[in-house]
Amino acid sequence: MNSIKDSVIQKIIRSFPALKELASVSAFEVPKNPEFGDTALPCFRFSAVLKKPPVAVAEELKKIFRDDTSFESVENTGGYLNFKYSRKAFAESVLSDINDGSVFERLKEEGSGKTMVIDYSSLNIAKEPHIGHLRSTIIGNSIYRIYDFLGWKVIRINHLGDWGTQFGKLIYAFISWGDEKELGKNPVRYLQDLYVRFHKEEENDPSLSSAARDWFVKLENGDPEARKLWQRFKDYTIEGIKKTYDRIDVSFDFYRGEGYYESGAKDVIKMVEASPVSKISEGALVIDLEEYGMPPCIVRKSDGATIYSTRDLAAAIDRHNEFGFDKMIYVTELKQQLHFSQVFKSLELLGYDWIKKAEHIGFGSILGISTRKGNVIYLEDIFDEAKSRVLDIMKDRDIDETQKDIIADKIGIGAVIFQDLSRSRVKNIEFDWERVLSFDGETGPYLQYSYVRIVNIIQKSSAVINGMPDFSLLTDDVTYELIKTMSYFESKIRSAYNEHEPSVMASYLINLAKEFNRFYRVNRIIGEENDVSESRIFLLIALESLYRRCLQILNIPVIDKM
RNA sequence: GCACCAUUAGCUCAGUUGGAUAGAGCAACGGAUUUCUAAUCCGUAGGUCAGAGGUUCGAGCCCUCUAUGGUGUACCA
Repeated sequence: MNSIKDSVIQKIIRSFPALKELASVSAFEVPKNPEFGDTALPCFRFSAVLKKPPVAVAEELKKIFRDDTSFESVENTGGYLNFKYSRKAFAESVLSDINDGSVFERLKEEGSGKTMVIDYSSLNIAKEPHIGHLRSTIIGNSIYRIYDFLGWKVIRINHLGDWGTQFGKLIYAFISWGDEKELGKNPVRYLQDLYVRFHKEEENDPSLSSAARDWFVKLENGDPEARKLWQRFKDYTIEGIKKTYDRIDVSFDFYRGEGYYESGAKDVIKMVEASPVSKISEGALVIDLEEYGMPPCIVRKSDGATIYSTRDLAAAIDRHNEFGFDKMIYVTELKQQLHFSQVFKSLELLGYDWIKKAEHIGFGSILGISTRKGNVIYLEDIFDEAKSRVLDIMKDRDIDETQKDIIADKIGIGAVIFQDLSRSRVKNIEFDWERVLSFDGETGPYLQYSYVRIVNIIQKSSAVINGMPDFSLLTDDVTYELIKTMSYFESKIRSAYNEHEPSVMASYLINLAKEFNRFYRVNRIIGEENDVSESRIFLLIALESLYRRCLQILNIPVIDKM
């Protein structure tokens, strides 16, 4: 899709070799006002090199394209060189590029041979997933899909929170107040209630804190009772969260809890002890980071136990040994930024240069919920509520009940996921039922609905495509705008990749859907003359394949009926 | 105290490496449908881009300061 711009750049450099450094495909802009043209080359930066005012530069460059058939017109407007494509040539170039798969193949080559390790979702044992966990899961999974799309080999790791003082708390709570029968009913929710109760009781009785710490030390030292309970809690939880992951079509290559790195953590302690960058401070083994403006990275607590930083150090080393990655990504809340800076800097000081390939991708928090205080909104409950509202809308639809139920679930999920992914990663979100459950305007269901329209037309049409259609029939304004939007796909996925920002794809897909809906309103497909019908179907086939991939990248369920 | 993040229409948000007249959705009001699925489309209205300086041909975007909100700040994760 860049071939037209490429040839423009080639021609400019041929005539003005001095612009070799400045002129590139990325120098093009999308004009603010479509009347200016389809793509624009601002000449302001060129003026210094050529020692002429921008307007004069643009005038010179304009001459190069006097006889170029790729363009309908090339104009100089106040220093901008505005190009209007020949619509027919443009439609042909963009649509065949998609329909013969070459755009996807091209993108697939970019990450070929490279490996990326991504750590996301990372749920906690004995905590039922709530709306806050959705962000890491969905953002992480979307980043995985973007890398995968660009041909990377991706290792997905779910770094379960299955270790730490919180398990001391849980073990203490279960031994003190636990009931086997209740545990059997809904294990995860029951364990979570115990956890909430612990924090309430702890407020009145501070001695509980040290009791919990003791249990964690026991757990680390291999105490059989502690280990047995821990393993049970863990098994119950994984079983439970896998159901949720299946529901939203998320999966992992490895479930590796912090407990997995337990022996590695002990090796890390030995290694750090022997290293000149470590010291004992207030009874704890730490790596001093004062020089870098950070608090020390604690490797061994004063009570002898490991801490999350120990386990993260061990995990990073382990992952590098096992996978030899070209890139490693952690998707967690923004508030863990300092923690990861400490871990990364510590590994650097310990001589692991590869840690420079690691990056923390932070995201904003969901405000107004807290597990400790107990005012949680569970993910499953949100999906269920969304589904029931969808079913209400669908009640008069002529669709088989079983199928309707499945579709409603997917629409509800699409709504919840999209409202989360559509915002910039770093922004905090105030949880709001009304917004999550709205299905009008820029929402997941809108995207799915538009997709259903596309698929239905293709299915119902009897047009048969033999070779290439007549592209001159795809040159009206609305069609042209749609094709132009389709042509942005390549640069959008690159920018989503560079910024690790799924919301770029979310807003792109909204635009694509809007342009399609406009097209749909004005241009009929079925019942038109054969050659018109065929050319429009050719367009829709390209659109469908592009659109479906965008939905998949965003983790929004693909459906063909609603 | 220090550090990081945010601040754009009544509400929720886009705004790509600085570029032409700052854009959507929701809510409000008006209009389009005997449909290739109206969960749609078209229109009206809504702005001191938190504030003040600075950098330059040009700043919502970069720099400095201030204000407001959020988060973090050694043995929680």
